Amino acid sequence: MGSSSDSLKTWVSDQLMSMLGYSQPTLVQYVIALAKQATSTGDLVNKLSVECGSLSSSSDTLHAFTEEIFTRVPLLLDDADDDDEKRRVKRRTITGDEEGDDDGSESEEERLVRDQREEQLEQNIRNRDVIGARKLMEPVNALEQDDITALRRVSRQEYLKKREEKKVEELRDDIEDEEYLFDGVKLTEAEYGELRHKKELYEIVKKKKQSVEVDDTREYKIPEAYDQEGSVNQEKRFDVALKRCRDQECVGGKMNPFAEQEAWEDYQIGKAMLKYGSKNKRQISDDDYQFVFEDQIDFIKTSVVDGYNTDNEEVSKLLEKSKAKSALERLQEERKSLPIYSYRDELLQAIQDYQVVVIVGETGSGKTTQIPQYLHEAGYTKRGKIGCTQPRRVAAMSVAARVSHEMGVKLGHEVGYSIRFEDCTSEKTVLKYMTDGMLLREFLAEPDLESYSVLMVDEAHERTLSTDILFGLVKDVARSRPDLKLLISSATLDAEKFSDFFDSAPIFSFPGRRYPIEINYTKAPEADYLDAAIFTVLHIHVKEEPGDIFVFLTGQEEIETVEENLKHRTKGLGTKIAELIICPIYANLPIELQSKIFEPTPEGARKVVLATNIAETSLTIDGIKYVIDPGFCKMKSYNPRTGMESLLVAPISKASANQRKGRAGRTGPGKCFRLYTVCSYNDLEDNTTPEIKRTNLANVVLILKSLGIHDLLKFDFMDSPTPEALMEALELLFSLNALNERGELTMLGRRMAEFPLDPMLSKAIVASDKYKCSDEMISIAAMLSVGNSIFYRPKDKQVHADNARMNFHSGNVGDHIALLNVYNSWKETGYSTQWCYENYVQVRSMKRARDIRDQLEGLLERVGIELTSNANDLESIKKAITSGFFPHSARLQTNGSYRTVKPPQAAHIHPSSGLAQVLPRWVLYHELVLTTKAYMRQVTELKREWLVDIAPHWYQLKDAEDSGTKKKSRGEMKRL
DNA sequence: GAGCACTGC
Repeated sequence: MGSSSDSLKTWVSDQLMSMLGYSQPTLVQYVIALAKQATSTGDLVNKLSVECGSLSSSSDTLHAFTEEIFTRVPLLLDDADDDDEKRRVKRRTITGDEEGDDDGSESEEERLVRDQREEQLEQNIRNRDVIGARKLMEPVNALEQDDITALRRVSRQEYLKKREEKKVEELRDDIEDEEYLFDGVKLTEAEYGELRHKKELYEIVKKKKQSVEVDDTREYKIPEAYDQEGSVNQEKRFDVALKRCRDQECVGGKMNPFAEQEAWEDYQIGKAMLKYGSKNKRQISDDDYQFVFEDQIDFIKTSVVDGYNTDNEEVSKLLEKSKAKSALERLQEERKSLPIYSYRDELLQAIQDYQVVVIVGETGSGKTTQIPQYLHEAGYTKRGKIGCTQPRRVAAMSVAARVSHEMGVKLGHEVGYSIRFEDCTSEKTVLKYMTDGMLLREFLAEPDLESYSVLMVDEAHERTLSTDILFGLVKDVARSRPDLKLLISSATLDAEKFSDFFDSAPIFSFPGRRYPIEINYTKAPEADYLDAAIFTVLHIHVKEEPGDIFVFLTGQEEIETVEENLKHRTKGLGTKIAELIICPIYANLPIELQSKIFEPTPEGARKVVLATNIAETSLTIDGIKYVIDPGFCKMKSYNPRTGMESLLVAPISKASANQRKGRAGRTGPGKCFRLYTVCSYNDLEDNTTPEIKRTNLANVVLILKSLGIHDLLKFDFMDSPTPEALMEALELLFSLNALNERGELTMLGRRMAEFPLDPMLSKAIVASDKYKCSDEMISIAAMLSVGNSIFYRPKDKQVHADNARMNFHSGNVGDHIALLNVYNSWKETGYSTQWCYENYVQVRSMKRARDIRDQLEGLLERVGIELTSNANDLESIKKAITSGFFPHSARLQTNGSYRTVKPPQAAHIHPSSGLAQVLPRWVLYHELVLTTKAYMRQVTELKREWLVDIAPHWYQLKDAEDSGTKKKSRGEMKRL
């Protein structure tokens, strides 16, 4: 059976070879996979030509190919099923041997793992379906991929050499009757044998031709094949080369080994035209060469989004007038120039008439800064504060600063802001900007928001977890407090949804200030979006007018590769092209380096910003004219069934595609290059799934419960989380004793809710009171909640970094204690930055940990926990951790992997853990993440008795039995 | 022996 699958693969490979000139196992697999999915031959043809843009072989050939493959595929399907079955049987016998027997639970565990894998696979396939053959096409042929975007001098030579080698290979295959054909010329075996190098090849061929010829139709001809997309006619190219070769001989009397290349260059130089902007026009001398690309990415210009500038003349007049005035007056004039100003009275009227108003206005319209001021001027602050929530700390701070400036008051007096670790308000404050999470916390103290007269939820379209919860709460409050005005402000897309949610609230929309943006899609899907992005950057750099470029990538790794690649390709070019300044930016990048992107671009140079999603919302950069959007981002998803998180590269939504596009039109007309097709765009989801649907809800549930909301299933969510996720969270809280069996909040739960932490961490802190180690516990909690960015591991010093990290693990104390060691060592050095560098620890993360620790210390008092230190009793500390994390325990299996206790599933210790080599029998883990395997991160050894002692309701003795005894009893059962 | 988008309390 296996042979039929192999033969199909070989056959497909051959076919691809003849159609494309190359083939690769992954590509073969991919094509077969497509054939499996296809419903008919026509469908398959479509799929193939859509998915593999490069398969633009003549349609007849393609059709014949698909017909054939379609009849052959069923063979493979049988085969595959069979294999699967075999594997399953095999696996079953293996586990049976090892584990004794317990088929029920074993196969369930397997099913869970398999489900997960399948889900991920499906996800991967879906990703591909939207954008094309990204992953599988990637390794198709390193050379080809490289060609697509390589600048001529960098890889043209290599490319041609390879092409030629291929041609020679083909020649070799064509041997017939001891005759060797090349370009219609017969060669002897000896001559053929000498075809080691192009030079020789040309030499021989040329001589032969000269003696035989004369076929003068072979004039020097520009190979028009270059102009057609996708296909390059090798024959024509060789013709050109030969002709060129001959010319060289005649003119110079000397053989030029790169004659073919020269011909090609000449042709391209004649064809291409390097355009510079008018500002830095340069004289192009003869020996200058142009940048040309083997395969152009065809972009289709589909639409131009019009910009709208409200009352341009009026605005400029106002600005003109304001020049001569004082700073404060000028600010007032500027305020009047904002688009929102002309709608001021209507807006105030609408707010007067309705309790809830949905406001739609694009960024830059001034809604965040102006509306609260208008309301203040209209006297709303006499009854109470005006609150305005922002999803981000920086936004809250900077907007507050701006408004206080405009109003001519000191920040923190009439205008203030409130964010975690920093409350910049006073009794005088009437305009309060804050993060949405902060308002959520305020709800705990003031459930009816009595001190507020107006509440504005800004950037509602972002749908952060906190805003989503706020919606439900605020809607409820508004019903009981008719005097409370509610403003929901959002970008265009969701407006109606918001309006529906708030009982058909009126939508008040006004234009922002925006310039037209031209949107370009690719004609065919790009196999590798990274290469396509690099190509597009270079293309823009060479061909388009001055203006900075912005590239959206998914993560640090991608940014680094693209940066390297761009540097490499522009390096050897010196002054031949304008300078390209590459600015990477992602959240983990040290702040000093981040600020680089805000430096103005020097005259004559061009800046290219490589950014993650951080730029989609969090920061704006001026002067961006071109946006390159590959259409992907990393997204976290959560599986409540297994409690596993995973971070996957996923296609973005239409909403974020448009958000990204908008980055181009801030300061002038711009262009957006989407590295996917119009069809792909139409297939995208309208909106990104709100966070509430893809996250662990334990914390949310705890907050809602402590606000007195009991029936969570009936809570008015704008998008309800799955009941499964809610139940999972409730169960967890119940097992932590934060809820009683009726689902009511316990005293313990109320104390836990005070901490801005995951419930399990909060529980560990509350429990540390009993073990007299609260001092240590809050340090650990702070370190854990800064995340995984504590250790710094540069690529070139991985060994050193790993050694430094292992120093904290001496005695195999486990990762939690290691984190404590890190914190304490840092504290002992007086919070030294130098110490951090020496130990490969990130200063920024440590400072954050210190802030969090300080906050937690303050909260200890509030919930009545004494700050006690018990540094030498590691067991107590571990027991305190266990009190919070007992649901996250795992037992070592005989095969060296672990198995979590509830729900049972396979897991491994993450290699970055200090215990990765130690493999204790029982472990506790902080989180379970699915990447290539299910990994437990931050692991500490555990004694199984603790589980039974600390959480008797959760673990019965039989759960916590050692694998040895378990095996025995299982064996006995089997015998019975 | 592995890779971590972005927020927020």
